[in-house]
Amino acid sequence: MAELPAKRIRNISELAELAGVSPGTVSRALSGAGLISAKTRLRIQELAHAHGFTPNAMARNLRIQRTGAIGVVIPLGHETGQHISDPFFMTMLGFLADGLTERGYDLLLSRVIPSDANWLDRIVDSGRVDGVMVIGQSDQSPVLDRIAARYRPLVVWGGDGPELAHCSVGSDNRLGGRIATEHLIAQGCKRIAFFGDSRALEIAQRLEGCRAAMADAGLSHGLTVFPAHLVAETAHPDIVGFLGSTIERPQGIFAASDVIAMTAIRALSERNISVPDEVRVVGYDDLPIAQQTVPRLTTIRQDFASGAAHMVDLLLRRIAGEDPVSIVMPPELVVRLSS
Amino acid sequence: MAELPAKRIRNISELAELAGVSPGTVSRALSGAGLISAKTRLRIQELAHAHGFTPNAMARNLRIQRTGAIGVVIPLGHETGQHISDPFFMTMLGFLADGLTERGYDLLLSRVIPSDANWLDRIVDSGRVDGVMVIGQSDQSPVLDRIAARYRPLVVWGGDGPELAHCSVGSDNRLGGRIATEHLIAQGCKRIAFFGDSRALEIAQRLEGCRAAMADAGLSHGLTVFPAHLVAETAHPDIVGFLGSTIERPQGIFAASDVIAMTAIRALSERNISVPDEVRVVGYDDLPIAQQTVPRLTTIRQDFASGAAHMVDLLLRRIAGEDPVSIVMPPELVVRLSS
DNA sequence: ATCGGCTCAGCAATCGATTGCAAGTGGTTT
DNA sequence: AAACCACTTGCAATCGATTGCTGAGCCGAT
Repeated sequence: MAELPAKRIRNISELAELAGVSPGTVSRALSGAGLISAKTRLRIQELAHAHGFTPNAMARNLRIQRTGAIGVVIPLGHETGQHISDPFFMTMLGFLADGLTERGYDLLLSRVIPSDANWLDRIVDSGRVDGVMVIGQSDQSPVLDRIAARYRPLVVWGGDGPELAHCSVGSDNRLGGRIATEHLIAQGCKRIAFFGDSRALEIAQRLEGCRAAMADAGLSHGLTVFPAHLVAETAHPDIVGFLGSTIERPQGIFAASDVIAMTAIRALSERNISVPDEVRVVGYDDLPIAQQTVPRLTTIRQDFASGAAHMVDLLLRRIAGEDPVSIVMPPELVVRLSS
Repeated sequence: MAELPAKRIRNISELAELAGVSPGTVSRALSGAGLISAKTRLRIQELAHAHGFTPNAMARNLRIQRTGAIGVVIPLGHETGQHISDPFFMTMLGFLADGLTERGYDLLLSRVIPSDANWLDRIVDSGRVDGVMVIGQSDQSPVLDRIAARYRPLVVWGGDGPELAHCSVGSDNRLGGRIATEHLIAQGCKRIAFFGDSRALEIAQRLEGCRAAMADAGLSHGLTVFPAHLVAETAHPDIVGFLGSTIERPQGIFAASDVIAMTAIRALSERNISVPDEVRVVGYDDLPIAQQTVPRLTTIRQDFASGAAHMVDLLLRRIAGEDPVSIVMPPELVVRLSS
């Protein structure tokens, strides 16, 4: 191996000096395209390889004004205790990472607790990313709309609606909420509790669907709304408290997420309340954990795999200058054993 | 609001012109420190805020030679079908993201299928990150060692050993393998199958521990090693095939990961083989899913939360110039209902 | 032998922010 | 009033790669 002596090459100019050419030539040789003879290119590429030289990405990015990275942002507006390790985010993130990696993009992950109205401006204007995906609107819809008005490569996972200006991918939350509720009603539930904090847009929409279904069945007064936290650890005491405080126990619980549903099932079992015999539970998401609860969870399925694929697709098209519209995916009731 | 007309400020010079000062002054005003009068600083900061201006991060990074991002790399050397959405990676990633975000670093995620020996060089030398974490050694220990010799801010999750030159965090896999096996033996198992592909270092170490325990019990010939895939979808047919092919069914299965264990349990239940009555199963990792299988999974717990915290800590110390040593965490047997 | 045409390499400006050094300001001291 | 000091600000080089333009060199054609 004659590679031992190779003194470390720090930049393109050093390589150029070594090769006896100008930096510009080295750049052309390494970047593939451009006017350069095949012989020179090969010689320089081999030299670069022998010295293990890779052009500095920051300098390159600065010059060509693109980064090859997509920002994935998780805003925790109404729910400051929520961790990234939450199963919902993890599932989503996994699919996004797969999709972006396949398309040659890196993924820059940020968790932000919106402290002022400019949290997203900072990310978008930082020049670190070529596009941004936001996972969940939280209570930040106005901010998202404002940014979308001036920054094209932005795609949001969450609820959609005519009042929203940003491009989004998500399931039809109202319909999902309706289906879940109708299912509970069909199982004979007349008193139903909705567990979820409606400050988040998607959850508000699920609640709307739920309300509509109850109204249609003439059961409007049978609905109790309880703003449980999204994250399991904080939701648990909430729910325990709720179950202890209600005089009339609900016959059905529609949880705004699988994590909440799972927590509810745990809380119920701790109080020796049988699911589904005494209380029926329906969740939302169909995360992998939904198949692992005891009893296995009835839930509204969101297809995260194709949802993530859509997000990647829409974002790349927006980067390319197209103007695709939001995508609303059909939710699907998956009946298992908890209802 | 007088903010409407605000023409978009693209860089520090434009802001400088607007404020009637030099770019250098603006830089000093916005970067906090430096020699500048409080009055000027405030004026410029307000101006920047009014125009929603954030200094370009790429240019800044190029100049100060740091990026504020940590690369998290998942090498899929021996297991090309494995997705990032795998629960193990997701769990690890979640904790790392939390830890790094808290310390003010972004997280740049890459999934690589090592096609040549330089895959890690490219990441390390790209100038995009201030440090690198590698999740799992896969079969790439030599590469990791080579990089570690010249690149300090590198920390690896995985197995440790005197022969390894890179800094790592992980559990004592040999001990874990031994404990798991001894547990199965104590439960009366004489024929034990090890499910896992020992090309990955950690799994090889778990197998070593398993072998040692079997030898100590005089059961060496009772051990069957079956190189099941790590990822559930591909492991499942493998395991089904294995169960169909063996004449003497093992009394105990030690799976090299919870995902494999879960898959094994599923395959067993499909063949109506009762767990733990007919076959006892022990996993490794103690992922969240381990508590959700039916029956709940006995497993060797790795403390991912503190493991991730250690990785963040070690990496930042290495960036700061210290030279901390590898950390081996004690594994712990968690007995649930599958054994 | 001269010229047109073509390929390939070099020069130098550029991306946007940072920072050492020099210069300027105002105020205080002798 | 001169000298000195502290404090701000401006100037210009710098980080490393890219790229439009210029021109050198070489080929064949006339």
